[in-house]
Amino acid sequence: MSPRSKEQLEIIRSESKAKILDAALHLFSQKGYAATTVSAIAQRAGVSKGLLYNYFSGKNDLLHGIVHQAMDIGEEILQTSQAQSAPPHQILCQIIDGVFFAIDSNRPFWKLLFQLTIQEGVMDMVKDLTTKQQAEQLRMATAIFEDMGIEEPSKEAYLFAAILDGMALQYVALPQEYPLQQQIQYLKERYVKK
Amino acid sequence: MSPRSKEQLEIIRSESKAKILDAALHLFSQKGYAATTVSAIAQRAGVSKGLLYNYFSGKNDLLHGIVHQAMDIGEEILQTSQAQSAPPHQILCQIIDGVFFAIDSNRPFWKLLFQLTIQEGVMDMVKDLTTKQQAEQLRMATAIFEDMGIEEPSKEAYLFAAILDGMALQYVALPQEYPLQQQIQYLKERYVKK
DNA sequence: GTCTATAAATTGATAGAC
DNA sequence: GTCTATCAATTTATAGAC
Repeated sequence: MSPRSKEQLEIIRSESKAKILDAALHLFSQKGYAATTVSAIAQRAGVSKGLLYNYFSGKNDLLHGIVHQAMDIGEEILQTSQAQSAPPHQILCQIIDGVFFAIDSNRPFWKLLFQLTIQEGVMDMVKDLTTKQQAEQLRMATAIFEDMGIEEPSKEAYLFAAILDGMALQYVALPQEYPLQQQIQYLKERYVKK
Repeated sequence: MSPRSKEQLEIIRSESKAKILDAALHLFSQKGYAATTVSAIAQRAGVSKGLLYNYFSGKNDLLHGIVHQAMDIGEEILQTSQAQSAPPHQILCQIIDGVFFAIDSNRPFWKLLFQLTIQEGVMDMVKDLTTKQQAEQLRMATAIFEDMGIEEPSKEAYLFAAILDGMALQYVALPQEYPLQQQIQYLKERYVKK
C-alpha cells in the first residue's frame, strides 16, 4: 500500500462519484426527481446500484450533492463578475449576462431547480436557497433602478425579476426553440433606451 | 328501479368523481405527479382505492381528467373575454387581466401545468396544448404591438410572454408573498406610458 | 473499488363481498 | 356504489463475493 496508490484511489473515487452525480442530475432534470429511479441513475452512470449506495446514502443524498456542487460553481461565477462602480445600465447588462451565463453553463441544474421550487416538500434546503437569492436580487435591482431614476424602483425590480424568470423558464423548457441571444439583446436595448 | 333513482345515481357518481379529481389535482399540484400515490389521492378524497379505480383507470387517467376539465373551463373564460376592436393598449390590458383571472380561478391547476411543461415524458398531450397556446398568444401579442407602433413587435411579444410567464410562475410558487395586483397594475401602466 | 443476488417496503391495480 | 383484502410489479436499500 504505497502512498501513491492512495492518491490513485481518491481519483477513482471522485471520478465515480462525479459520474453518478452527473447521471442523477440529467435524469432528475429530465424526468423529475420523484420519477427517477436509483436503478436508472446507476445504469446511466454505467455502475451498479451497489456502488451507488456505497457513495451515496440514497436518492435524497444525491440531490443534496447536486445542489451543493452547483452552488459552489455558482458562487465562483458570481465572484468573478462582481460589479464595479459602473453606470447603472451597464451593471444591469452585466447582471443579465451573468444570469444567463450561469444558466447556460449548467442548464439541467437550472431546469431541476425550477421544478423543485414549484413543488413542495422535496427539499426545504432548496427553498431557503432560492428565497434568499431572490430577495438579494430584488434588493440589488431596486438599487440600480433607483440610480437610473426610475420612479418606482421596487416595482420595476419585481418586473425585471419576472422577465428574467420568464425568459429562463422558456429557455430551459425548450432551449432549441427559444431565441435567447436575440431576446437578451432586445432586453438590454429596452433598458438603455428607456 | 324507478327513473328518478337513475338521476340520483348519476349525481352521486359525478360527485364522487369530482371529489376524487379535486383531491388528485391538489396533490399533483403540491407534491408533483410522480410523487403522488393513488392511495394518497383516495385518502384525501375520502374514498377507497377500489372506488377510485372504479371511476378512473389509473393515475394517468386522473391527470387526463384534470387537464380536460380545466381546459373546458378555460375555454369558457376565453370566449367571454373575446376582445372587440378596442384601442390596442386596452386589448393588452384585457389579455393581462384574462391571464391572471384564469390562473387565479384555478391556481393548483396552473401550478401543475408549470411542472408538466418543465419535465418531459409525462404527457405529450400537455406539451401539445401549451405549445399551440403559446404560439397563438405570441401571434396575437405581435399583432397588438404592431398596432401600437412598436418597432420590433415580435421581440416585444416574446418579452411580454416572458413577463407573464415569470409573474405567473412566481405567483403560483409563492402566492402569499407575491404582490400580484400591484405588479399587474404596474405592468399595465408601463405599457400605456411607453 | 465494484458487482451480483437478495431482502424489505412501497405502490399501482384487481377481485370479490356487501 | 362502495369497501376490504389481496396480487403483482417496481423500487429502495443491504449483504456478501470477487
